[in-house]
Amino acid sequence: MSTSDTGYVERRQGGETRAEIQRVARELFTSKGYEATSMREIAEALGIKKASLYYHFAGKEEILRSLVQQRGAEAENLLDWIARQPQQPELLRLAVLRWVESFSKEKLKGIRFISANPLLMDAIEQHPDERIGSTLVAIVDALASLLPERSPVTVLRLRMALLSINSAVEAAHRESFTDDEIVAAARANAAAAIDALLAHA
Amino acid sequence: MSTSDTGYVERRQGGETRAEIQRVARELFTSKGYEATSMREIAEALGIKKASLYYHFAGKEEILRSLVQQRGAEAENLLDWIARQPQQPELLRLAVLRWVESFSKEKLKGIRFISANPLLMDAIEQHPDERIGSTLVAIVDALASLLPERSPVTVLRLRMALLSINSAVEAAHRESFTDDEIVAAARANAAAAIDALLAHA
DNA sequence: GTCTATACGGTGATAGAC
DNA sequence: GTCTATCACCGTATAGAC
Repeated sequence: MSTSDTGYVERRQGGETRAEIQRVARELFTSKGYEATSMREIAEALGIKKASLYYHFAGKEEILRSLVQQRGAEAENLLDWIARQPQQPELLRLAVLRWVESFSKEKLKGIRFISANPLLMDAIEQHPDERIGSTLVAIVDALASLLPERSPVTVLRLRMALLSINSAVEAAHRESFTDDEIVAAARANAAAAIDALLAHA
Repeated sequence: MSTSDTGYVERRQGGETRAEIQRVARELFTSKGYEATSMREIAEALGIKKASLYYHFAGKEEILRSLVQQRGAEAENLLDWIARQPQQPELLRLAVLRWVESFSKEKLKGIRFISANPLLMDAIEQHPDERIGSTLVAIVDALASLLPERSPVTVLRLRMALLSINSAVEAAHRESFTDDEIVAAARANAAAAIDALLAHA
């Protein structure tokens, strides 16, 4: 609040304005969808004019890109972690549950945003080194070799287990479930799916 | 091809044009999203001009409504079927699998359309007697009373089991899985989820 | 950093000829 | 039933004053 001679506060506010835009945009993109949300609506929710947004972001799509780029690092982390573990079938369960459990309250907002705009991810053409869906594919590949019986159906079931947290968010949509309940349900169903996959016929 | 004096062929073509519009619109709404699809694009895909669409449908939203109304009857059927069965825990498994299995090749297109446009369903405000999501809620309510242990988490897990077919479609997105594989994976994971719910602690 | 004003294209939709 | 022509509107984005 003080230190008006350093300019520090002003610069910090600028950074926070950017973050505020991202927060409001993510909320609107989640509730109304990316295409149905206009720059004017974002600006109004912030109490500014829409032209002011273009000082902080080059355009609507750049706001979107900044949101998706915030994610992706944790998928890389899981991939690295998997490579360092003993490669046995039990790793399937450990990796899937580690992934599901990693979604705390704050990260669920990212899941909701993605769930509300499923087509954006493959339409956005990220830079080759910043892909997010492809590392999830790599995780599935790494884990699929541990399956007792590897077939298209079992690989798809493994994918479903990894995406349990997304399924839980979507199943809870428009109903009154807490974030803790959503994570608990995702964990339980993911565990059940992995159990069935490991108990091979 | 003949019978040019009855007018029957012409009338039948008219009906087929309406169905063609619905087919093309559903494809575009599925691949690009409803908001991102313009009336001009739908018309071009059909080889006609945009204004001609308004002869068959009052507007873009009416095309959408006609698509969602095509579904919903089968949910009602399941609800009726459930009411006529002996009310025991095993009915959980039978009902969920019956629901998942009911999605043949053709009906999966409807799931893909819904999965690609998740926000449309609660934005469309259907007539009170034509709701689709609410009957699914009624199904969950009817089945939840059969749960060995009823809690928010188990109810949510039951919801997830019912929506396994949706999860399978989304998990298969952008990957090369056949429709049969998708249904098989959905059935397997739904069964695993129900098994875990019935094996109460 | 935010504002007003504006350019420009695409959108859903309608009117009326054929 | 399909067309051409046209409408009003809203979208993103930019220019330039303050």
